[in-house]
Amino acid sequence: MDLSLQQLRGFVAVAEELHYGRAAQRLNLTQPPLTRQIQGLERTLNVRLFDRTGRGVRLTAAGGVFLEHARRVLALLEVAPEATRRAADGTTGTLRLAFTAIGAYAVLADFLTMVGKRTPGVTAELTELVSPAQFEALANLEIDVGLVRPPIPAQFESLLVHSEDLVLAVPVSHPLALGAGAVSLVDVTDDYIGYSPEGSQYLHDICAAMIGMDRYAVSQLASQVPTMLALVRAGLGCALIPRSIMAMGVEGVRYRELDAADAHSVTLHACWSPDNPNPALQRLAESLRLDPHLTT
Amino acid sequence: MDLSLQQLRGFVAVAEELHYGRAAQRLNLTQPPLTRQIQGLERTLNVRLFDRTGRGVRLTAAGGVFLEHARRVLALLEVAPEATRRAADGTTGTLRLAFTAIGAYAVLADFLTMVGKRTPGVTAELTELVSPAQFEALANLEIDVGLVRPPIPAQFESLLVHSEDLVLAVPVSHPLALGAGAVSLVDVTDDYIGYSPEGSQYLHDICAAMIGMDRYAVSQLASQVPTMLALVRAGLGCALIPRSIMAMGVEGVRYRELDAADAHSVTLHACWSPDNPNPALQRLAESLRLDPHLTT
DNA sequence: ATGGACCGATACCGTGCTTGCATGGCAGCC
DNA sequence: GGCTGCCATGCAAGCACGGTATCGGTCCAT
Repeated sequence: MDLSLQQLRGFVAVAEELHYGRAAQRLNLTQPPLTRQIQGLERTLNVRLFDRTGRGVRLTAAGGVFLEHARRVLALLEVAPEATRRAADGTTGTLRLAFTAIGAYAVLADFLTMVGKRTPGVTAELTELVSPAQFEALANLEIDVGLVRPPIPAQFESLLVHSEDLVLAVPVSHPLALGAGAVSLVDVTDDYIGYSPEGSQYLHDICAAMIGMDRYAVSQLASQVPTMLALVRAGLGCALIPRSIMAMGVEGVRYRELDAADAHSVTLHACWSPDNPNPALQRLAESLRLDPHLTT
Repeated sequence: MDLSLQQLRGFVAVAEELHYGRAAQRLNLTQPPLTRQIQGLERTLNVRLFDRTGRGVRLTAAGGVFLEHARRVLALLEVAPEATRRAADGTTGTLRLAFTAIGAYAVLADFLTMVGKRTPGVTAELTELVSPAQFEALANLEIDVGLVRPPIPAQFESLLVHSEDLVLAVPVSHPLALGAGAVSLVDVTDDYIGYSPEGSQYLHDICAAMIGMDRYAVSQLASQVPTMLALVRAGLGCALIPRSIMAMGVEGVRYRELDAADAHSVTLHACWSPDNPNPALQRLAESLRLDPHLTT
C-alpha cells in the first residue's frame, strides 16, 4: 500500500482530538473508516502511531514525528492552489527581461521601477543581449520582454521607452575637445569610430546616414559603447554616442553637443510577443496598453 | 473535488516528460487515466497547467509554480515514513531529562555525553526538578529520565550514576577554617545548617543521622546548595555538602575533609519508568542494561 | 494534396477500494 | 454486575479509478 491524503487527514484529526469519534465528526465521516485509515497507515509505515489504552488513545513518539510531517504536507497542499492561481493570473511570477548594453545605462533602472509599480509581486530575471538576439529569444519564448532598438519585426508588440539624441565623443587631444557649444559634423575632419552593422545595426545605419557612408567606412568598428569610448580615448577618432552615455565619465574623453541640423534622435523600445503565455507579461502588457505613460 | 496524491504524481510525471504516453509508462499506467488526472487537477485549481499544442504539451507559468509545490509535497511524503520509523525504533527522538540542582554540578555534563554516545541522534530536553517532583513527572510520562537521590520507588528502573562523600563547609571566620587535614564532626561545636526534609529528604536524613537529630534541629534549613553556601558565608554555621560542590569556589567559605569515621557517601541515580513508551528511552535503557559502565 | 504516424481526449465497462450500518470486544465507573 | 464509552470488525452498497477501444487534431512525407 501507499500513503493517501485521506489517511493523513484522518491521522491529523485523530492525533488532535485523541478520539476517533470526534475526529470522524470533524471530517464528516463515521468512525469505522477512520479506524481503518489509521490501521492502513500503521501497516504501511510498520509503526504503531497510537497507544490504545482502552480509554481513548495517546500518540506514540513515532506518531508525534509523523504528525509533524503530515501537518507540513497538508499545509503545503493548502497553499499550493492559491499560489498557482496567483501565478496564473499574473499576480505573481517571473518576467525574463533582456536589454542591450547601451539601453542598460539609460532606462533599465527606471523600467524596472515601472514594472515593479505596475505588477508588484512579479520578479525580474535580467539578461544582456543585442537586439537581434533579443528578437530571437522573444520568438522562442526564452525571454518575455526586450529593451531593443528599431526596427522591430511586425510580429511583436512594442512601446517607445526612451528617446535621446547623439553627442560627439572626442579625445582630449583633439582640437574639438577644447571648445564649448555645439559643433557641426563637417568640422570633424579625421576618422569616425563606427558601430558594427551586425551587433548594432540601428546605430550603424543612423550614424552612417548622418556623416556619410564614405567617411564612416574608414573608421574602426565596435558594437559595445565602452569599447568605443576606449577607442576614442586612445585617440583613434571621434564617435557618435547616445547622450545618456555621458553619465559615464571616461578620463581622456570629452563630449560635444551637435548642431541642431545634425541632431538625430535614437530610440529604445520595450518589446514583447503578444502570444507569450506568461501571465505576468500579459498583465504588464495590458497595463501598458491602458496607460502607456511610463512614469506612472 | 479535492487534490489527490495520484493527481500530483501524475502531474509531476507529465510535467517532466512533457508527454502523456511516456509519463503514463513511467507510472505503470495507461494514458487515459493520466489525461483525466490532469483534467481533474485543472478543474480543481481552475487553472490551465499545460498548453496543448497538438504536438506534445508545454507547462504554463502556473504549471511551473504548481510543479514546485507538487515536488515539495511528494518529497516530504517520501521522507516521512523513514523519519517515523527512525523515531519508532529510537534512532532519533527526544529524551526529556530532569536533574536536581545538586546533581547538575557533578554529573549532568558527563551524563549527557554518555547519552550522546549511546543514542546518537537523540536530543535532550532539560528540566530542573527536586527528586520527589521527578518521580511524579516520571510516572506521568512528563519526563523520560531523572537524575535523583534515593530512595527510589520500586516501580522505576535505575542505575547508580555517581557516588561521593560529604565535606564540611565552614565560614572563614570559623576556628576550623584555618587548619588542614581531616576534622571530626564532634569538633564542630556551633550550629549546623541543614537540608530541608521536604525538598532534599535524602540529604536531610543522612546529615541528621551523621550529626545527631538534636544538634541538627537547631540549625537553619535550606534545600538549594547555593543557598546553603550563602548561609555558611554569612557565618550562620557549618554545612555538610557533597564533595563535587567544592568545584564551586565561594568567597568566604572554606572546605574541610571529614574523618574516615564520619565519612558517609551520598549517591545519585539515573531513574526511568520501564513502561515509558518513548523509544529513545527504551533504546537507552537497553543499552544501559547491557553495559552499565557509564564511561563507555 | 493526401495518407500515415503521433498524440491527447472521450466513451464505456469492469473491478476493487472505501464508506456506512450494525455489531462485537474491552476497559473503566457507579 | 450492569452500564457506558470507545475502538475494532463483518458485511453490503456505492463510487471512483483503471483498462480497452476509438475519436479528432496536427505534423510530416510522399
